[in-house]
Amino acid sequence: MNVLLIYRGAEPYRDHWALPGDLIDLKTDTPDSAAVKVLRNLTGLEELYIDQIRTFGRLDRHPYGRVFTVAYFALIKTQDYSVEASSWAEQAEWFPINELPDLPFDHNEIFNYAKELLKMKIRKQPIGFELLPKHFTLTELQRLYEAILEKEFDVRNFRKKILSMDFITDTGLKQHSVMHRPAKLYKYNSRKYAKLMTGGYDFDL
Amino acid sequence: MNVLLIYRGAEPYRDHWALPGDLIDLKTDTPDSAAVKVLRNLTGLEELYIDQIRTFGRLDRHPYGRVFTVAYFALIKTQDYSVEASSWAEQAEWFPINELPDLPFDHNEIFNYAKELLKMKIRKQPIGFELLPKHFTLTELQRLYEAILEKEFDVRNFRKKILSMDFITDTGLKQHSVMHRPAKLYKYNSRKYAKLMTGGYDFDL
DNA sequence: TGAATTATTGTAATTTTTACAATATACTTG
DNA sequence: CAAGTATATTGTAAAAATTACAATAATTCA
Repeated sequence: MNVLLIYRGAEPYRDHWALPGDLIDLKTDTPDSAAVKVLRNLTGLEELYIDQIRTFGRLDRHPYGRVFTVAYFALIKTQDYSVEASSWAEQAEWFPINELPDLPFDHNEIFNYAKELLKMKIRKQPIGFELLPKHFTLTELQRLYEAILEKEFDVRNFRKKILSMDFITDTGLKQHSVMHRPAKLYKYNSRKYAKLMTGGYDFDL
Repeated sequence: MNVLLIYRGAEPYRDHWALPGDLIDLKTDTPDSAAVKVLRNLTGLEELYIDQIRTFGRLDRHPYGRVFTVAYFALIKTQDYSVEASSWAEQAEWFPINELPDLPFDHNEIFNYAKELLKMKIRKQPIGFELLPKHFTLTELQRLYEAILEKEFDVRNFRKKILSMDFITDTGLKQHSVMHRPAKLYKYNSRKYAKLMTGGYDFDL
């Protein structure tokens, strides 16, 4: 699990790693569309899971004046991304979530809030699949949940629970070229999930 | 359960009932403090539960120009409030939650989002007590949860569950002057709740 | 062929949730 | 003061969900 940071090429906090962001173009952009643009500039990706966190607006959060930040988080499959620098960043880089540098502005606060929100959301909605390839093993899925929720699950109980929810399906495929018993590959079935939700279902782990 | 609306005295949407709000004074206010001020102007109340919902920023949401709204909700005990009009509202009034008029701008969307968020939060945190007097009966508590969650609970099971959570305590007092068996009065014990939370407890109903 | 490595599977005990109705207490009225 | 009215309070059995726990299976590699 990695976090995308940019190396700031301009003041304030020049030469510091920070959360990516940009100003909203008031003529053409909503907070949502501005957030999507930031991600597209950095990763080239367009179709991704993105969600508003909340707005941060302390008086002194930016040394040059009054700046409000409408924060977002996005989930990006590890396999997909290729990072590019943009105009306001000398470089962008993925950092392992446990090795983040200290961040400028109130970005530490924003990041911690985002982490809590993600924990909460992943218990309520099957957004975890956004982080996995189309076909994945149950072990990969379990590692993902363990990483986000910072908690370990029993192998048998995790599988029982996930499979009983009945919105991932066996593709009939297997891993190969692994030097151990190959795992079955599953895929997420959003149609089945939609059907469950209309019945007032509560995703939970 | 009521919702506080203001009757707009100025354009746009003059003479319409709308969610209360005001511009943020960039020199002195954060979104949080501005929200508290709006509530204080309308109700005189200061100490209340208030929480950011999210920011709404569609391009065309305000007919006169580009306006972002950082939305909040607050919970106010029915017994406490006395409504006063403010400078930008001819009057303010409490509306039963099921009898709201159609709201201008994107206020219907904001309100619906707030309702969903409240449902979610009340399952995770004991914020329901913000809406009850200091001493309350278990029936009052149950009615509150039923109203917010739009769902009925079995009397015995509700009591079992709430009492097993162990952060409301019997005051030893009873109702009186009611023409039926008087109910015991309970109070919320935030110290016990805090102790539970540090153990990673998950409030749920 | 065997060693290494991860994948897969079942069951019993415990806990939680659910469904369901009779009795208790205070006040009011006749 | 007895009967009536209205809501408060309480227990239990069945069902469902969660938890704890370890042996066997399938592939690659040497």
